Amino acid sequence: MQRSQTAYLVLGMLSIEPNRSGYTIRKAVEGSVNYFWGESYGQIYPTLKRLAAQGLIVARASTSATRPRRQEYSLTPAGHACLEEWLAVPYRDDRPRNEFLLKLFFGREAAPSVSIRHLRDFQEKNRRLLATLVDLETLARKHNAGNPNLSFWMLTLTFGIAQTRSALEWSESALAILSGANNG
Amino acid sequence: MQRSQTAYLVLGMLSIEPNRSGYTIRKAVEGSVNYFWGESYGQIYPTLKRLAAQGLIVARASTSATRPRRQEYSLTPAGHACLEEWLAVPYRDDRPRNEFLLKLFFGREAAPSVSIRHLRDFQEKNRRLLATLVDLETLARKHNAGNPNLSFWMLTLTFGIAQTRSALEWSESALAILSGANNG
DNA sequence: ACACACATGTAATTGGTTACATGATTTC
DNA sequence: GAAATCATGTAACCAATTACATGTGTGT
Repeated sequence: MQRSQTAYLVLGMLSIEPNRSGYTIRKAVEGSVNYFWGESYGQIYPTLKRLAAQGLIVARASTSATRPRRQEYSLTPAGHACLEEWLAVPYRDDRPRNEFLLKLFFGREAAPSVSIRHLRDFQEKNRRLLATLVDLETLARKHNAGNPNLSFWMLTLTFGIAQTRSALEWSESALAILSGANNG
Repeated sequence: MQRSQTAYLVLGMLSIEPNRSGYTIRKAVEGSVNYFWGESYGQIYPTLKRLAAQGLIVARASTSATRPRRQEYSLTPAGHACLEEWLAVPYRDDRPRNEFLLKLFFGREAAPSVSIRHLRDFQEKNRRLLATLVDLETLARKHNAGNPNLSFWMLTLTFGIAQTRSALEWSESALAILSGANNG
């Protein structure tokens, strides 16, 4: 049976740590895979219900007295098997969509200042991203010593850092070229 | 009025070269922006009809005797204005989705050979992509000398090449780490 | 004769976003 | 008392993919 990518994200997140709710899954996404994988609540909550109906995860109310309305989920053996099955099949290439590059590609139709502004935005975003990722690297190492997932998390992190650094280097030379053509 | 991203891709492609059909737009995408922007016929054809109905492009049957059924479109002044307007607004960040990285992130749930296979696939794809982009760079320079779009196209190309090279470098070290952990 | 590239389109479905709706708890 | 965070969900909408359907022209 084919499932949405969101379903596997949820299964994977529950495999790392059981007893997570929709809310904490979203938070976990934000603090880990966010720079290469986005998810919204509107997708997570229905997916949790669907996976529970299919027997891949089980729900139970949280035991906390202070936050009683929280629904926590955990993987069933079937859920874990489903995750492993998915992991083993070749990854699919998600359709690329980079509006920044598209606007740059059509840059000649606008004033040079337009493309320069996009480039500065891009640079700013990537600087912030790099700072976030470097922080995350430090935190991840600190809080997950001995965690068997750590080496995999580090691989995705070093990928993100390398890509971001390369993007920043490129943006410097791109800005030099565009600024030169604009007023040099 | 907000339009789909596909609409702007179409307007942009027609701004570069008028008298293009759905088919040739798709081909142009394949030979230029494909590595950062995907489009399917199922999206392009309806978009052309919609844009024509809105007066942003005009259709006319191709004059070629050999291919009479081809519908060719060109920008109207309104269409060009619409493109410029879009170019001037800040680019939006498309939701990232990288299934390769997601499988790697959850790699600990599968046998090490699974992640190694994904990494090799990734490497192979990036090698092919790099070759394509480098070829494209040569071709673009050769066939577009003096084309005022060239510098913008080159910027997107050098970005793609830099990112791909960085991905390949990373994949080498990632494979070394995983292979070492697997059988070292 | 066959295969491939040219060429255009539609329909069903899915996947996902966004806005909306609600309310408890914690912190200042 | 207000604001922020915790927490869960639904409904409307839209963007896009995929499969389907059809037919011509060209080259081998």
